[in-house]
Amino acid sequence: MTVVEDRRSRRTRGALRDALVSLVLERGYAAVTVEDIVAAADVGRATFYTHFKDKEALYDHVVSSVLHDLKERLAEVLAPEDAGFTGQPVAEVFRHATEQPDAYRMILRGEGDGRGLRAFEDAWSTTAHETFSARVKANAVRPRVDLQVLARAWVGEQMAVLLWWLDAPEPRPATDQVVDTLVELSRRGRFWATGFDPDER
Amino acid sequence: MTVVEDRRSRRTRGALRDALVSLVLERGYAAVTVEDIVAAADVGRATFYTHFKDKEALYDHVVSSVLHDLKERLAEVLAPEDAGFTGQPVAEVFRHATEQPDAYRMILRGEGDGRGLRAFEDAWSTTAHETFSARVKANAVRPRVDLQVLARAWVGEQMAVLLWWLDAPEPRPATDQVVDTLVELSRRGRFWATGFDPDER
DNA sequence: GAGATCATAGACAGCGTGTCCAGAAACAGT
DNA sequence: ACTGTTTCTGGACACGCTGTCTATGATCTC
Repeated sequence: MTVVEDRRSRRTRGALRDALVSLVLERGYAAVTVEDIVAAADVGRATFYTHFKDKEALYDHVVSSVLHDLKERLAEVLAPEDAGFTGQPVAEVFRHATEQPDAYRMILRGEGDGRGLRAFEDAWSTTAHETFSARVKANAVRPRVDLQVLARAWVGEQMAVLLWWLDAPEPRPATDQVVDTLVELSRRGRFWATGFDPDER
Repeated sequence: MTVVEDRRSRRTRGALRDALVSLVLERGYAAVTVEDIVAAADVGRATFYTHFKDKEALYDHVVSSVLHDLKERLAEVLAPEDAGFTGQPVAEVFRHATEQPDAYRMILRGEGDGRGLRAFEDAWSTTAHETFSARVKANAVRPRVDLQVLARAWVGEQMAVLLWWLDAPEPRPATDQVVDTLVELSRRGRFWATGFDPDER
């Protein structure tokens, strides 16, 4: 366990991280070589290999950093109230994404053959499933929908909208507004609109 | 325009197609080389290059075949009734996916740096957006939710569940059942359950 | 300042790529 | 069954990128 990382290491790792993300967004993961990365990061090629085994390892490092960060954030928000449904966790994800939009974009686009995407999806839908189960238990209800499907659907929806939002031209719609929409969708269904009830027909 | 393709071409292209898909599912797109593909397809390496520029071209070919196929299918289903909401288009996608589950898996997992995934998502959400717009107009309602967000959310949800379903161990839950769940989710919202109304709290 | 740690250039073998060729094989139409 | 056309094939080629190693210089920490 390194207590505090050497400044040089911090600098190079950070530079490599940033270089990877921006190059991937520019050309696509497969088209980016280690030589490109070290050139963009202004780092010797040999140095790259003292930090990461290969391009894939660097990519995985980025993904797990993001995921680790996010989990810490969510832990704070999720702890207090457990059974009620607020949009808070979703809002937190959106907020986190605005802080490092490029890394999120890279992941959500499926760069790296979707490995980051899947890691994200799995982590998130596990959390979602647990939350749903807890809520069902706490409220003593019998869900009409398989919770697995529910969790997957919920997460898929979030991620799709999040990516759409991140890719939208600035100024983006306000975070709260998009999150409200998502929550509203979940509560009342997709066709909630004035004077339109899908059961009419 | 080739009227009828030479049998040899058909055979090799088919073999390459299948080889790519199964190898990608096995090892991941990046780890598959052209040499692997031709070995699995039992085809000379030189032959590969007379058909496709590179691995990427083969991948794109697979994706666009699937997408082309799907569009034809959907055209039949979408034409008759336009304003009502049946789960028919969704069901058709699921049916189509069962006919070539591996290709779908490859695409939906984000293999190929998510290019297939994005192509799929764009095509599908464009269709969804058009359908929603038409329905809103036909029913003269004022939607409470931005239709762009709606379309993205809807499609993201479908794709996530579809992948989950394809990756589920056999025997998979019946298509109709999963589709019904999705439709029900859309109609009434995510928390539709006996005795559980999210507005209670 | 001293000792530890990190960065770097350059050299190396290895692998996969994409292109070319010339001969063999399989094809479609008559 | 014959013929002209198209496709398949292995082998050879240069090239670019990879991952490893070493020796030297630079930069950190305390």
